[in-house]
Amino acid sequence: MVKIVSYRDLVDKLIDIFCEFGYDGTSLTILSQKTGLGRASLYYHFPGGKEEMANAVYEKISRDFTKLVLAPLATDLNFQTKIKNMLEGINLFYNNGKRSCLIDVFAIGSTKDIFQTQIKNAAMYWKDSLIKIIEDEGIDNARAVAISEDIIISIEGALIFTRATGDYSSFNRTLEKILNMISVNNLR
Amino acid sequence: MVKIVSYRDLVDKLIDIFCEFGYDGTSLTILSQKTGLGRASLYYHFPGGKEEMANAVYEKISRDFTKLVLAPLATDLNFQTKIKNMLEGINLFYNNGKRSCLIDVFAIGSTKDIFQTQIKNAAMYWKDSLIKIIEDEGIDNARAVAISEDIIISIEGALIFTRATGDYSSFNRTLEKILNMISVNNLR
DNA sequence: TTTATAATCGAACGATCGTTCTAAAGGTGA
DNA sequence: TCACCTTTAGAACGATCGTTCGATTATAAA
Repeated sequence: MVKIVSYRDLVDKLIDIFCEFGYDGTSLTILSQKTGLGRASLYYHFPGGKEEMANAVYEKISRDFTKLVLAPLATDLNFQTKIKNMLEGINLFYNNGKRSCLIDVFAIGSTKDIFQTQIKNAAMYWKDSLIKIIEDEGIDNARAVAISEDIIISIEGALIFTRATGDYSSFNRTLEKILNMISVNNLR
Repeated sequence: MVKIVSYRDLVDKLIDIFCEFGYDGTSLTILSQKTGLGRASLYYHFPGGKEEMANAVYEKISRDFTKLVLAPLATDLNFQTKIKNMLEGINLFYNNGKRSCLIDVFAIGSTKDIFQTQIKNAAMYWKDSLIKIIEDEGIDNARAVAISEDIIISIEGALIFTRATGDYSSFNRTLEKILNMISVNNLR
């Protein structure tokens, strides 16, 4: 187990724990055992308790997603490179498909109502970013919308399928499929 | 609210409840309120308690999935019809994308270890069924595998995307996209 | 109506939940 | 060494958890 020596390490550990047990399934006993910190020590770092831990986790995830997935789409590089960089960011963000629960943790149970809007906005922003750079390649809006949805849906679906089957190779295969699909010739 | 008058109605109601709150997020208090039955009455129908309720829910879902999604693939109808019937079954099973949590409920939290194997087997069986009928159309194995995974991944991804955005129309669009993709001309 | 079974219910159980309290150990600069 | 602040921890809180109990009501056959 990785020793926790900083606040950042602690939040990273919380991500793993919430992913494994879900928010409602994660008790303070589990949190204390898995982090190696006493219950009161956790409240020292997160006075707001379990909900503040979830917030810290969500914010960390949100920042990572922006940096790894969204930022590559907002560069001045050429189209194929932007998509390629985004897919590499996806691979990092989801740890080769092994971290397939990041949305589900917040989209189910007690945390659902809290993060619903933020998750929706993130999904819409991702989709709109894709639409924009595809339209910049001269593709009409309707087709750009369809392609953008298809990319996101393929990635999300690959995560679910990978988790269900335990076959992590299908995640990488899907990312490569997307990369192959995204050539200007194939777009039109 | 639909009045519960039979055991079948009760299990259907349990499905909705577990989908809304997740397994760990569903308390006996919630179950009692949402079903209109007292706590002890629930234990009359499910002596094994909450875990037996989850089992009953999983078995019902499993039977529905087999009947609506898998069975159409095992008929003697032509290829396109089989896929079309499967997609209509998917639409019924997931209630036009509105019931997008059926896997997540059992794949996360306390129930994860219990149903992990069954979910994996179901996913593999679905995939193998698709591979078989695609190969019967004269497609080589490697391509049949890729197409089968693509179909399942698109459906699962559309469910996640639909839940995240709240845009149910994208679910139907994805099903139609699959149907259009599945023509013998497009397969090769 | 009587009888037997099916189905209901609120109250209460021990266990665990998230949280708070009080206090001590560790580290740093004077 | 001292004082000060950070960080730790175990014990205990009230609330809620899943579960069980004892007893009442509904249903239907005799």
